[in-house]
Amino acid sequence: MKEVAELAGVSRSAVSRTFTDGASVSARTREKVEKAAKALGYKPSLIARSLATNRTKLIGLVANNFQNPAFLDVFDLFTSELQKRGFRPLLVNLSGDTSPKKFVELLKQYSVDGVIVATSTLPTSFANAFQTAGIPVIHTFGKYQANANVHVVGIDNEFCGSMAARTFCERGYKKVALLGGPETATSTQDRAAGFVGTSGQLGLEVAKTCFAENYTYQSGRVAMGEVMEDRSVEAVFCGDDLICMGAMDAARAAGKNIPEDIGFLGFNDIAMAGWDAYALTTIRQPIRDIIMSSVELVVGMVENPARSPEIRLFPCSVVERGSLRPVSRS
Amino acid sequence: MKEVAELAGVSRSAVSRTFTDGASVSARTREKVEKAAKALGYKPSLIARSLATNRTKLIGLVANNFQNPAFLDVFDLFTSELQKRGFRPLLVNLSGDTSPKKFVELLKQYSVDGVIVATSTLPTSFANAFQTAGIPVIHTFGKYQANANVHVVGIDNEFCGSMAARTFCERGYKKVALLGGPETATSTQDRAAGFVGTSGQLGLEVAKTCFAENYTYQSGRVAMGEVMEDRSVEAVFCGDDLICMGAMDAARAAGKNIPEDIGFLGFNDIAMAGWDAYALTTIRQPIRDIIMSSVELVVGMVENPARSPEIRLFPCSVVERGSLRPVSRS
DNA sequence: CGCAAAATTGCAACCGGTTGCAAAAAAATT
DNA sequence: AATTTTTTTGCAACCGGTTGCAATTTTGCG
Repeated sequence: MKEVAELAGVSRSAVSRTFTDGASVSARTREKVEKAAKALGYKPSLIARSLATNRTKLIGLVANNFQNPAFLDVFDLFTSELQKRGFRPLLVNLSGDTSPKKFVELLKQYSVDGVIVATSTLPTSFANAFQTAGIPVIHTFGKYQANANVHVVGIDNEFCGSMAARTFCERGYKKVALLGGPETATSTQDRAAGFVGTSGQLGLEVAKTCFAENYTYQSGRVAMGEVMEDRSVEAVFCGDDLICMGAMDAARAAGKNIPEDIGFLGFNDIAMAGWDAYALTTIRQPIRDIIMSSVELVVGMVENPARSPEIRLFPCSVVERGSLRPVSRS
Repeated sequence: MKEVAELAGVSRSAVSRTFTDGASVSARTREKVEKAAKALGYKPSLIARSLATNRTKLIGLVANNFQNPAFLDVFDLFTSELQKRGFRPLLVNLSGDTSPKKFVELLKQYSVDGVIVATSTLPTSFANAFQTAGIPVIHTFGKYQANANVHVVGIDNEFCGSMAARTFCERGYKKVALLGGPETATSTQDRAAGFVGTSGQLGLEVAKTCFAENYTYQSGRVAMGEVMEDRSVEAVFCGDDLICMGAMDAARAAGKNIPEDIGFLGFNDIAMAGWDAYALTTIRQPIRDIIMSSVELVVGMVENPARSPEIRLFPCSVVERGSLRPVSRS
């Protein structure tokens, strides 16, 4: 920097200002500096800038679900959106370790400008911990709650559960099962509540309620064993497409045809749901919108940390494929 | 930091040294400092340290394949291994943009300590560009070449192609097809070379050679249309599991049974390959070893950048499932 | 106990930028 | 043309650590 200043015949402040937008530099000075910088191949150091401005342009993404294909979209969008805005993505892999303390410390040391906590399997308190530590945070896929003190972007899980119940009714199912994701996840609880509640209202019998241990094909497979103990269930609402595919294969292995003998309704609409071998009818969660909105929000908070907590919920829709019987024309 | 020093009754150097391992501090001083630090909730700022030491502990992962489930493992391992070693993962999403210049600049500004370029679809020159810019770089999934001036970790693609040919022969196939990944990828070229070469030696006829446009189910599906123009091919060697699954579904849609009418051999062994609906026999690439080795190597280079370029190739193996007919007992 | 060697400590400079403030220069006003 | 207002510029302090060097303290040994 000093060299550039000398070559351009100006002060260090001048070169700093040329590379800081919004700073006061005359056109002539800027030109001189830019020429000198090009000649010397100079680019300001982000590290030094971070130290001086107390802003790192680093946004952390904390996730604990690195094995779910749904997260491919998350990673893709998160990184590309941040890059587009001149921020940098720092990934934090929670995988198992669930104590907030440690990670708040970690991210504080990393000096990230903000954090997106992208998981529904962690309690609200996890995201809150960042908030109280003074780190702007978005709880993506988090739980909606009226008195939220943290930004939440995601979907209305309860409503989605309700939507699942209606979907079954429209197709004339009478007796169904719920095969949720991990029981401790707020998303699971909310969907279950919506599903069971609306089923009750519509006269749909929820004969079985089971939960997969985690969001994997394998867990879905084993949990389906439990569902099938009741041989009269006509359709299953699964908490995740992966789980659902495992469940479908378990059903097929037991000799059932889909959707004639048993129907399946998934959740998320991952790429594989569209594959012929599954042709899964599923509730689509608009991950794209959710992530883009989260990024926008977190970047916004960097500018204005005092922004009051918002809840952004996106609508889901069922995408019709072949794993449920068609809507009954009544 | 100053506060900690004052509270502990020592100089700033002393507190710095307590938090720098390998530095010279007496037990008594360290104790005083640690107590003071705890009292004040002090943790050294990584930013400031980076500025002073010219080391950021940031490692970049540049990837252009955010939609392939195989990369879930990559992201998972990359992040967790780095975290374990006290480094931080910075993701760079290439997606389409393939000009090295821009990204070398980007990563130089980010001041990463090292870079892992994880893709086989980029020319060797891409990784080289980092090298010449003075950034330690590993080309993961890169092309092996004797006169390499860049670290490469991956597999022997040519040998794998050869292995595929032998696999077909063992099972008595006579006439097969190659359905590769993107034709410009070095991995595709090398596998094709090995496959075609060994087929020739073994008297296996490669009746068709096609390439999918990218590593997706959909591309595999459409490319399979081309393969099926020749109705006599008995088995297909695919450049990727995703492509293979698309191809399988195209074959099924055309009324073929797997493996009776047509066999499939995939590549990578992604999680879905084990799903009942595909039960894909595939060549397993040890992604876990590859990534762990890459991380180890890049971290090693941070310590000693002059380390001379290494080639680390890991063995692949075919994992037997149900998409090929069994080995013929001759 | 005295002295040399080794270990510890503090000083001060440095890493590479930013920014408040006052001085200088340019532009606008009368 | 003189004066006021606005814009541009440089100075110097600061961000929060590290580290070479010399001074000081501890330790080891005869």
